[in-house]
Formats: sequence, C-alpha cells, structure tokens
Amino acid sequence: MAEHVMRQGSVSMTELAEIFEVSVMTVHRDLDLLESQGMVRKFRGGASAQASSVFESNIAYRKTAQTAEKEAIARHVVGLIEPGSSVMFDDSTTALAVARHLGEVTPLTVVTNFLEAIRLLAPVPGIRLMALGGEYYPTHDSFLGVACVDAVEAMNTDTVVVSTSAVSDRHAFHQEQEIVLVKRAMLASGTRCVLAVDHTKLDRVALHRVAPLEAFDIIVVDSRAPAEAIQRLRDRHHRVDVAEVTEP
Amino acid sequence: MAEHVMRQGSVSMTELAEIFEVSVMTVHRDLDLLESQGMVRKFRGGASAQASSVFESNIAYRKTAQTAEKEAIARHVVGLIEPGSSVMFDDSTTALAVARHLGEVTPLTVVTNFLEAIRLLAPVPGIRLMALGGEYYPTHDSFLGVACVDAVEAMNTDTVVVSTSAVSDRHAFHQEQEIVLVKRAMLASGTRCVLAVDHTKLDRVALHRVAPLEAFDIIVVDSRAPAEAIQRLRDRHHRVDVAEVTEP
DNA sequence: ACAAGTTCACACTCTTTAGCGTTAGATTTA
DNA sequence: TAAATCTAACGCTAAAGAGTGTGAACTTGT
Repeated sequence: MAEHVMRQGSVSMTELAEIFEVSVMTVHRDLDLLESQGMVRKFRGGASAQASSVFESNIAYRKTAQTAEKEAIARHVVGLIEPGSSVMFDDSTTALAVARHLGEVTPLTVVTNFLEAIRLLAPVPGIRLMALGGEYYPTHDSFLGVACVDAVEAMNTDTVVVSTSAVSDRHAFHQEQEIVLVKRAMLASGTRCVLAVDHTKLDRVALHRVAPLEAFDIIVVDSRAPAEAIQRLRDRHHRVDVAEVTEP
Repeated sequence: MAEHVMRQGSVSMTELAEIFEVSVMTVHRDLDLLESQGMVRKFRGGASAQASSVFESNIAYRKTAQTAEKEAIARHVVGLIEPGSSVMFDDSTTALAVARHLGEVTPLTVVTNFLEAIRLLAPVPGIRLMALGGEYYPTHDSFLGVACVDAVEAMNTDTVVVSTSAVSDRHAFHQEQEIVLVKRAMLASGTRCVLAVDHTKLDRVALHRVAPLEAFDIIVVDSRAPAEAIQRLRDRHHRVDVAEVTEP
C-alpha cells in the first residue's frame, strides 16, 4: 500500500479502499501505522507521500529494501570476524543482518547502540553483549546523542562494522547529524573498520560526510554493484570485498 | 512446581509427574527451564532446590512475588513524579511496575539500565527514553558494569527510584556487587531519591550495604508492612509513605 | 447545520504460538 | 548387557494475537 501512495504522490481514502478491496476503516488504520513510521503524511480525506529523503532514512522502509543484498553482505562480514574477538556495529539494517549471524562465531563480544540488535542478541548464548546507552530515537530504534558518543569513546573493539547511506569515490555520507557523530566515534574506536554497503549506495552523496574512505580497512559491497564502480574504489587503493548475492 | 521442589528440597522426576498429573517429558522440560533460570538443580532422576539466596535474586522468581504489593507501591511512586521532570530507575521488578504506569505522567524523561523497561517504554509516546549502556547480564536482564556506572555519573535526574533486596533500620542492602555500584551511582545523581520496597524486605540484611537510609528522601512501603517497623523508620526521621494494597 | 470524514469500541475470523504427550532413539547407570 | 533415564522429533490441542469489518459517536470543514 505504501508503494501505491509513493507512485501516486497523493491518494484519497476511498480510492485506496476500492483498490485494495478493504474497508475505509482498514485504510485508516494502515495509514496511521505508515504515518507513525514516517512513511506517509495523512490529511483529511487522503494521504500523500513523504519527501523521498525522509522515508529513505526510515527503518520500516530500509528493512524491506535490498534484503538479499544485505544478507549476502552480512554473511561475508561474519566471515571476517574471528571467534573470541570483539565487534561493534551501528544502527543500520545491514548491521542487523550481520547480527543475525553472530551466533555462529561465538564466543564473541558484541557492542551496539541498536535496540533491535540488542533484543536479538540478548538471549544468544556465547555472546557477551555490551549496550551503548544514549537517547532513544524511535525512527532509528537506537540510542544516539552525546551519551552514546561518550560510551563509544570509552571502548575499543577489534572490528567495527558500519554502513552509511551513500558512498562516493572518496567519502562515506549520511544525512543525519546525530548518526554521523556516533559513526565517527565508532570508527575511532575500532582496530579494524569495515564499511558494509549494498550497491544502491554507491556513487551517491548525502548531506554530511561521515569520513574519507581511507578510514575504512575493508569495504564490502554486494555482487550487483557495477564492475566499474568497484574498480574505481580499488584504484584508490581500497580493499573491496564483493559478496555474492544468491537469491533473486 | 518450583515451590514444591523448594519445600521438599529434593524430588524425583516420576514423583513430580504423578503429583502434577503430567507426563515425565513435561517434567523434564519444565525443570530444564527452571534450571536455566537458576531456580533448581537437575540431576539424574530428579531435581533439588537451590540455596535460597541464589534464587531470590533471580528475575523469574522476583517477577511472580508480591505483585499486588509492587503494584500498590508503583502507583504511589508514580504519584510522586511530576510531568515534565526526569526519572531514573534501576533493574528491579518494583521499578518495572513503576515503568508500566509512566505513560500516565507524560511528558517525561526516563533513564534506566533495565532492558525490559526499555522494551516497554520505547514505543510509548510522550516519553523521552535514555538508556544506560553497559554489559548485559541475562540473570537481571539489565546493563551493569563500569560502562553503566560511568553513564549514570554523566547524568542527573529530578527523581531516582531504586529498590533493594533488604532494608534494616539504618541501611539498604543488596547481595550483588555489580548492582550495588550502579545503585550507588544512581543515588548520587538524583536530586530526590526514592527507596521503593515491599514489606518482605524490611528488617532484613544482605551481603553489601548499598547506602544508609539517610541517602533516601522518601521510603515507600506497602500497607502490609508491620506498623512497628514503619514506626521505627519514622522515628529515625525518615519520611515513610505507605501504599495501600488493594488486591488479595 | 449538515455532510463528509474520523475515531472508538466491540465482535468475528484466521493465523500463530505455547504447551503437552507419544514414540523412537541415544545415553547413562548398575 | 539390561534397565532406567534422558533427549529429540512430530503432531495435536487450546489459547493468544493480529487483522478486519460494523455501527455509533465524535470532529471538522463548507
């Protein structure tokens, strides 16, 4: 339903009800949900799409996008992690995919500010979980802010895995300042830093520079990335690992 | 079933199966669960009770104990909190009862290291949630350790609500060092400190002293506390609030 | 003031999930 | 080795939950 609102830009309640063959009440409920997630805006009589920049940074959307690619990247990243070491990662859906596989490389110390990952890893045996505190941001389902940056700076892990919303030839970018600060702090406290991004992030930019690509030791992309984009990164002396995507 | 093991000290599988009229398989499953929660010890053919000091500090047990009292205390404590202020609380089941009611006094800033409370409050509108990071302890479902103490010390809230496992005439006690350190830090960072304990905690001691009762501005107990115990606390110039227990 | 739009409360259906027992196979003890 | 005990796998049942629709009450805009 969200997709239909996106395409049309603006749709009326009754129109949506007819298209999906459901009652107006259900349309209301679903749109309320989408609105609370920041996907659409509601107004009397209908709903309209959000600016794309807004909803692209929204969890509900991010979770559904490029799942196959993220899964592939996650599997590759987990292979880079050695049992017994420590890993820190941020509040990205790519990191969440990584988290799902961390039970396979125990024992492990895991540090994160991402609540969903905390929920996921808390019951896993063999994982020593450290949470980064901070102010809770519902739109990201994670803890950010000064308290979080402080907590990151008090730690050091063997591996840091971060993902950013855009990557050019020279820099990694993100649109939100709060998140940029946390990611930067993470990069400073990892012995080895991994940038995990799917192919849709390449050759794009966003408002804030997170860091130059030299700050990362390894860049992991999925195999749907254009060969020439990968080559350009390699030409700049970056180590680029390509994760093979299996599913359609 | 846990209670029966406690009373008998040691029981055989088949005996339990007959008493509760269930299959031996079910007894196995339930005991495995209780064992993973640290409530009992299993051996071939049966199970035995844990030392009482061990299981009293165990979440699974604490959650089921004195729920009516905790509910009454929680309602009273919530009444002490003003909308717009900030509250910090620890990983006690009493605090969890308080958390359930915090949605009634919004807007509010809430700080805690208790994962279950975080799960509970994260979706509540009107609550600005700050999480205290640290190492995750499955037995308490909370974040403790140096990182947590540091995080607490970096904050200041209007009200601090803590509960301890034992309270004498002069001190509050707790049996675990990690938790004691966090509670102490919390007491130091609250403008007003509330001690919330049900009547079973009174006139008891535990291994570690958390703080003298002077450190608390208000002590909240339930109405099942012996009148003379309350009087003794009041004689020492403590403000003691009594929360009326309604349910049986 | 009226009509369109919205929200609330309740009931219904369908899916999911938790708990239990049975059987069969593995492990341990005597 | 034999008997007892434990574990794993499968299917069943009952309870819980999510999603939906209906009608009444309320709000908003013209």
